[in-house]
Amino acid sequence: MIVPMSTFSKSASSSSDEDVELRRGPWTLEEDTLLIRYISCHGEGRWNLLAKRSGLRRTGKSCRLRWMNYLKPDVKRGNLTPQEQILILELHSKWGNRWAKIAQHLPGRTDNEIKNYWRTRVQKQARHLKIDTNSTAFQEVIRCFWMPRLLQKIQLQGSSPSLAISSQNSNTQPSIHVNEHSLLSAQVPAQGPFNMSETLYSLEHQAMNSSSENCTSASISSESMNISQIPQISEYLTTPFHATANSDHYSTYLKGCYNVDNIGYNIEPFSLASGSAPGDFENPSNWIDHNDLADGLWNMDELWQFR
DNA sequence: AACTTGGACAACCGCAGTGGT
DNA sequence: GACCACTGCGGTTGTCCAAGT
Repeated sequence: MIVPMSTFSKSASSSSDEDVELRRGPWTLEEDTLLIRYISCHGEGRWNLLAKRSGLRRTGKSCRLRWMNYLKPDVKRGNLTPQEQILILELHSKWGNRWAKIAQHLPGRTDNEIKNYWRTRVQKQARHLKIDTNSTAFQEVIRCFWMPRLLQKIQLQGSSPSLAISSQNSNTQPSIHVNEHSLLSAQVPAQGPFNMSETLYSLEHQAMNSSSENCTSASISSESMNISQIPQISEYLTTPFHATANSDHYSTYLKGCYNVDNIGYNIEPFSLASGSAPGDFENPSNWIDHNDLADGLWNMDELWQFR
């Protein structure tokens, strides 16, 4: 076994009797065992006390973090599923960097894991596209391309049980549950942030405000996107935009293609939850560099672990 | 083979909120 | 109300490892 490099530091509250060297850095198997054993006897909580009594030369905070993010039995390991990714994207659009709150809706996933996912996958993609993750443009990239792609991925999972995003009870917090029959039954409450119809509406809205240069035909021809298989989106993106399209048109399509329950969606004029500058949308020059978008999306399967 | 680079994940740090005294 | 200890959260840094050169 490789012994991880750890450093030591003086206890923060270094009274004379507690003047012990505190360990830092990666946890060893022995430390994990000690922590698990202590918690199995005494339960969680009172982390500073735990740190003192367990024999671990760690801070209470460190013990808590190790337990919460790694040792706790219900912590799920492995890659995030497309369903979970969708939920993260959706909830982030609603709540921003409220990782702990988002994690509450992904059983077994920790705020740290979700935060890391966002930083390594999402922000990387944004950097690649040279746009800010908080910008309207990036939110639309997510809404217009990645969400549908993830939905498609779920669809391709075939016989595996599908995800339903639904309101668990009367409050407005969505949660995941397995639905054997519907591929994606989106019964999000009215203010639910992921709104396919809104997404398409906003695309239309953006197009109307945009120059004749449409939403990157290059990206549509991308094999990884495979959007040409989605007739109306494809049509939307490869032909001049027209102002007469209506939301019903797309929700009908969505019903057929993704089995989305339109009733659950709140069809209303596009508005972004996050505080992005409206000017971004109204000024085509602020919109994404289409070549960058195409380049960026070309490798999105890899970047987003679609494979 | 040696070295560099970048991705993924674990862990730490600072701060804010909360409850007890 | 002031102080203190504790807890939880979000941002940041550190570590490991695989891929590339």
